[in-house]
Amino acid sequence: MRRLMIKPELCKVDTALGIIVGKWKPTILLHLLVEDTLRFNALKRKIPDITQRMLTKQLRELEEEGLVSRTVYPVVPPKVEYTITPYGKKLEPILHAMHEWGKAHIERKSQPSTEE
Amino acid sequence: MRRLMIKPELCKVDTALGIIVGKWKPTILLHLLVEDTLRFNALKRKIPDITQRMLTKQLRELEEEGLVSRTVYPVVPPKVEYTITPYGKKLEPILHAMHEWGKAHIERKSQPSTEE
DNA sequence: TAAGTAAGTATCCTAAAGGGTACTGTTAGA
DNA sequence: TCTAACAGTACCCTTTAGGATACTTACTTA
Repeated sequence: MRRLMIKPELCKVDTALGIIVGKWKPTILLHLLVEDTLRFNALKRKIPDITQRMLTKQLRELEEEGLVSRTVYPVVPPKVEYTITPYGKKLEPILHAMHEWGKAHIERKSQPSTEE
Repeated sequence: MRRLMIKPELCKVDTALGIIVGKWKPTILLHLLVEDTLRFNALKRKIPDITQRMLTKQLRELEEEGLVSRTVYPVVPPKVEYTITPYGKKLEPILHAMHEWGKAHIERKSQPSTEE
């Protein structure tokens, strides 16, 4: 039974998940955590399988929630930079913990003998 | 730029998300983290909006991943108990961190003056 | 003159997740 | 004799997320 938990009915895990879930959102955030600022096409090159449409959509949603900021330079051809906000950086420990858990999960599945 | 991160292309965040995402999975896990063991209908009563079909589905998926174990007692009417596994309990810190982040996110949205 | 670049939109389509409702079998209790 | 309890399944339908492809604009370089 252990250490007391949050009341499930008041829990905001779903709120957090609603914001970081999206086929490409964690990937985008991780790239921006590494590089801090990236242009649209630079991101696209780093995530080869994403389409332009999807990259735009996911970035717009991340911007909407304040995790990423978008700066347009009125030049031609266009220049648009995406930067992770200080607020977005607060997700880093969570992403890191999920990565570790996911890695352990994969290892566990590959050696089904593990009991625990 | 800060403290070095996981290489985005090797990151297992998506693996972890694939397992905890599901409309009712966090809620179910939280209830089981509080109570440790619950019968099917007890869970259903705790989550009034879920349908039987959905509860069954989500539980089966959690069982599949080893987060929850299912014990059937061959009595009538049926008795089936769902228990969180030690492995499932390892998600607690992550769920807790997401809850805290989600709560902060809601507060932040309600006071749009906050700059940071 | 033609092609390339950057950062997108517009349109249409598919797949996956989620949900409603009705049904099952066996027993205890009213 | 009828109803309720428990733990589901079967069947079908709607919503949402994700994706393929083509198009746009304005400028530069070959």
